[in-house]
Amino acid sequence: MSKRTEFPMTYAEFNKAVTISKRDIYKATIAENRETMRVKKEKTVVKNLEKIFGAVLKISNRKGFKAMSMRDLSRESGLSMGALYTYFSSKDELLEMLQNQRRSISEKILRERVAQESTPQGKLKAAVYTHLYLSEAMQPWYFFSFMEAKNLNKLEREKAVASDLGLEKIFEAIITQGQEAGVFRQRDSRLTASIIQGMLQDWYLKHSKYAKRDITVDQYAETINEFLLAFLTPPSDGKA
Amino acid sequence: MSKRTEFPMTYAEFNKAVTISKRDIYKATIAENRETMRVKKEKTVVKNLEKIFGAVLKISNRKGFKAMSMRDLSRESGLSMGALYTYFSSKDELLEMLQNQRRSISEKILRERVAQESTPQGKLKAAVYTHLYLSEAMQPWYFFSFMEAKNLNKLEREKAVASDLGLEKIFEAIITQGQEAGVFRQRDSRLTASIIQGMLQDWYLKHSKYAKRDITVDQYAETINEFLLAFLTPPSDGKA
DNA sequence: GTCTATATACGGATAGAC
DNA sequence: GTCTATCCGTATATAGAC
Repeated sequence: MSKRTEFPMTYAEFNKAVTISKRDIYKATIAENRETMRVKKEKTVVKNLEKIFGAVLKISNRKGFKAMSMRDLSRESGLSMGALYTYFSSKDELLEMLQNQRRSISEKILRERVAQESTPQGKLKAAVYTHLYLSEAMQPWYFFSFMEAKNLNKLEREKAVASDLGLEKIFEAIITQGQEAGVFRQRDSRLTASIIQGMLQDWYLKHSKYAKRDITVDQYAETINEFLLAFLTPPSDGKA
Repeated sequence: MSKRTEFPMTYAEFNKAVTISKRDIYKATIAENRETMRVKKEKTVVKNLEKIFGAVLKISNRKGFKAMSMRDLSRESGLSMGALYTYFSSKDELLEMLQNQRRSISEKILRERVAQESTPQGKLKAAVYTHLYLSEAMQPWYFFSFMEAKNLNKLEREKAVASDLGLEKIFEAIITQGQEAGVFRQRDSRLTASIIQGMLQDWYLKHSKYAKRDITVDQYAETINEFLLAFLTPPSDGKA
């Protein structure tokens, strides 16, 4: 339909890099919670954390974290109730660990990629693509984070909100820069940033719908990018 | 910023009409569930249903339907446990009633308003404004429907999905018509419709954020409308 | 029609065997 | 390091008084 504008990296390439750093995140999670998870062979811990987190996401994203019983989790993960409780001290703590995991990995990567671009259009595109790639690679985490945010305690919920606002600020700054440089039209940059976030969110909230229709993350990213350029680029007949 | 294009009706006017028909919905709910709610004075039933639904939405939208105990609901609604169970036969049935309520009221109104317009741009604008007005007037219902859809049984969940697809089809048809009439550019109409839905969803999912920033539903609707026209209207220098 | 009191089951968490 | 068996609180739902 419209000509394909290639992003510096395809999703397939990107995904390899992220899969590797997921392991690092497990290790970081272990380091942060050394009191609860009394020292064990790191290999065992990483293996079991993968089983646990995978099972939690699978069950919770179907019927909700609250509705997931520890017996459900025990069955799905293949670990006994007792074994589970050596990796976390309460169901609530388990919830926190999952939320932190997604945040720490995502924020770092996004900032790095945006910084590599120099033009506002380049930064905007990098932010759109990278965020969508991240939410594709970690779709269950993103979905979980959104749906279960209300179950967090006050402090953790505030961290989640702050993280969301941080993403919005990134888009807002890019738009403002583009306006100052004269390449973007005068639009409310904060409201625009907020709407962009909503558009990106739809990708991981309605993931199965898009999968059923064989829409790839690259197609989606390209369409969003065109959407934004149409809105932000000045009309071609020159009236500002 | 951009000049305000007035929709046939302001939100304030619209809201009056919807508030009236909410009562009709309660009555319809009663009619549909006459077996469970053994015959009582209709006035009493309407009054108590309002209390019950209001309380459910308040508690559930804060901490989730599953986490809301019947004791919570009893306290918040001012009705005893026993009294509650004369209005529904199980917690699950209560969930269904809330979902049906939102759907029946919304779909009818949206279709009517869209049909009143003749041009594709007019229809598009009417659909955007009306959907946003509806989700503003019934924000707690919309939020609840989205967040608790996973807790429904298979049949009810299918009804919810079908309703979502119905909305998407409305937008898709408008876009296709506009393309055939030559007023809209060639874009993937289904994907575009899907993205529009995501943009509209953000309004009720992040309602408190927008409220805090004093963004009104009219401002939001206007911005979305401009967004869509920028994407769908052919470039002004005439290259199709 | 609505309340209080309770039956019955299921939840998270842990103690102690291996 | 992991499992089984169990404690104990809280959940939904209802029976029976008023």
